[in-house]
Amino acid sequence: MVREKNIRLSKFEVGLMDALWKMGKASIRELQEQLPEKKRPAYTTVQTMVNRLEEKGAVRRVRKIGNAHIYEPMITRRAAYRRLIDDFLDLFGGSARPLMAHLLETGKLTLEDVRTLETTLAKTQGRGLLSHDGKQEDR
Amino acid sequence: MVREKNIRLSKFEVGLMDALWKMGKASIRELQEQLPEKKRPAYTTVQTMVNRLEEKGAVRRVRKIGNAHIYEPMITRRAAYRRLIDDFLDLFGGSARPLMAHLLETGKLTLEDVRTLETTLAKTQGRGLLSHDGKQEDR
DNA sequence: TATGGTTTACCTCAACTGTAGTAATTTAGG
DNA sequence: CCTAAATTACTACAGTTGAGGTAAACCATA
Repeated sequence: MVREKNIRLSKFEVGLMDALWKMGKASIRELQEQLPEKKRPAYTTVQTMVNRLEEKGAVRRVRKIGNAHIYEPMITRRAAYRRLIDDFLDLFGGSARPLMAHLLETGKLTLEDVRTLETTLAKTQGRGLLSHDGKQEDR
Repeated sequence: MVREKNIRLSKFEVGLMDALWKMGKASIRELQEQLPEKKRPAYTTVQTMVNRLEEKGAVRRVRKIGNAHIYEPMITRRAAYRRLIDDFLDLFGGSARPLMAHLLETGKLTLEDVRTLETTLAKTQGRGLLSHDGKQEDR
């Protein structure tokens, strides 16, 4: 079995991966230019980060255009986010309930939101436990 | 105005603070013994961490018993968790919705949970926008 | 083919986190 | 008052993360 990679990404790394997931594949230059102009790091910083992502197995070089390497994601957004969420939930004892409570308490989530969610969920619930990438969810 | 402290806690620091919030006040020894036997760090490790929490202003020494300092929290659990959550939500563009979606997709949260939440929420919603610690929520 | 602009490869650096050792200090008891 | 046990104060160290500099390599084109 092709054991699913379980890689921990830092905040900045998530930003990079988000860009790459959107683009499918990209060079360092393209990635850098994709980052929000606001706090866009130097070219070499992006390079360093991408190298580290490569070491971690989160991305890989697929080919070369001119003298530039082209990278593509090796992990799905879903897998990465799952890891992120799991780590975060650990802070709340592993359960999502306390987190929800906090989101509601602090107004990050409204009754509105929950109602919508509930409706949407009710529709797909039943025999919809296959995830987007076709893998059986473990729940 | 007594500007609310906004301190970023690491995972381990959250563990320590959780213990301290539960106990109200405690010595290093008590704190250390409160941590899950499983991966309980050395006494001096706890000491170092508590010192750093003190530097950050998350705890303070209130008095001494014998030759041991007694510490108490300087920030509320709510404030700390809010910061934690805000930082985390940044990964999802600052909104809780995508996070919720992921929680549902991965089965971390069930329709059951959402229904319960919705009911509970419906009751308190209306004119209940004051948080537990008496501060007006910002929403 | 020579050269100028890209890109890569490699290196450094500082802050933060987790971990813990060691030496000095303090205190409680005999 | 002296000592053994606890606690503090200080230091060290490695791994991660974010940041970016520099020099060598490479490529396209004049």
